[in-house]
Amino acid sequence: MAAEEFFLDNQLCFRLYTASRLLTQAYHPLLSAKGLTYPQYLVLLVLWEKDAQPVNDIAKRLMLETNTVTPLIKRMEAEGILNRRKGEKDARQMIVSLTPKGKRLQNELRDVPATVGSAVLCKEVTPESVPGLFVALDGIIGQLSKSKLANP
Amino acid sequence: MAAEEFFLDNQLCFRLYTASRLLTQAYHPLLSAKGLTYPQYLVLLVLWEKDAQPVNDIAKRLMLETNTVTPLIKRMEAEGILNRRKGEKDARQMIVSLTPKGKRLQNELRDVPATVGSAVLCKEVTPESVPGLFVALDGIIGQLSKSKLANP
DNA sequence: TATATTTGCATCGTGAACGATATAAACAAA
DNA sequence: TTTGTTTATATCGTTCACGATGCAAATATA
Repeated sequence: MAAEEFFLDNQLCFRLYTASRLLTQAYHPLLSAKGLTYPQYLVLLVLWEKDAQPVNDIAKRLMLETNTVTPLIKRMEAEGILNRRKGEKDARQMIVSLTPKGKRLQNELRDVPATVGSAVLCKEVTPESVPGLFVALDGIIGQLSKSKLANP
Repeated sequence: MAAEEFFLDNQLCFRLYTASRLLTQAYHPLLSAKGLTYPQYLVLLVLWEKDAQPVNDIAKRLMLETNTVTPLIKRMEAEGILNRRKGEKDARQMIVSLTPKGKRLQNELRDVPATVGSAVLCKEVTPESVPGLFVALDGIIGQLSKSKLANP
């Protein structure tokens, strides 16, 4: 029993899970000041890069299911951050576009990336070491999204 | 506009968030076969290390709030995986203990760590590179939990 | 000892995540 | 053209996460 594979401290997933939660919490005071959640902020990141996208493209970009993104976007629509309209070419699609308020938020939140970025810096995480961390995380993401495509 | 700080691909948090979700999904078929969720599995990891702990100790170990852990534990109690009893020394505490079923699960799930572990291995993530990844993630967790203690 | 504060747990409300399922539009095949 | 399949989105139910708040037991302070 008590095999070391089961030790919590040996678990990669628990570390990712905890780091993700804590870093999301670091965004919280900055985002809630503008009435946003972190997943809503992610949707804004996608739309700031390219406005007027169908729900499916946003979901794919964030690697989320549409049944997660749809209600999320509806809440943002209720807040006047974006609007949804039926696609003209394809009537099944819902095209999501930023409102002026949604566009203004990019400027109002301009300090968020640097603020959160500096909050994680420490002996073990430096501007020099972050690219290596990105490679590892991208490897995990690529590997797991691959096996997901294989068993859809 | 479109400042590169806002590019989704530059975001550490998004990578952690995605890697965490995908890796949790990799546990799903293995755990749901035994009627468990990933956070419930984490509670089992804690109790397998040391049985009969108060809710607060479990929550601290997982870096979760008690208002997350309490309902989670209650669901596990309803499944007959563990039981709760009032602390004798401190009547405020609820001591959580494994049932025989909860103890048996350790053996039934013995292949889970290796199965999930092998699922993430790839060019960028090797047995040799994982310790370095642990250091970085522990750095992030340590840094963020520190600043959390400062502003309670 | 009486009162105030802290601590441990629980309840409530909101917003994700996601599996399962539904619905309508687009497209393919018969 | 009719039928079948795929695609895009939405709905529903369950389980986290977590901020806010409540309550009772323990502890500190007056």
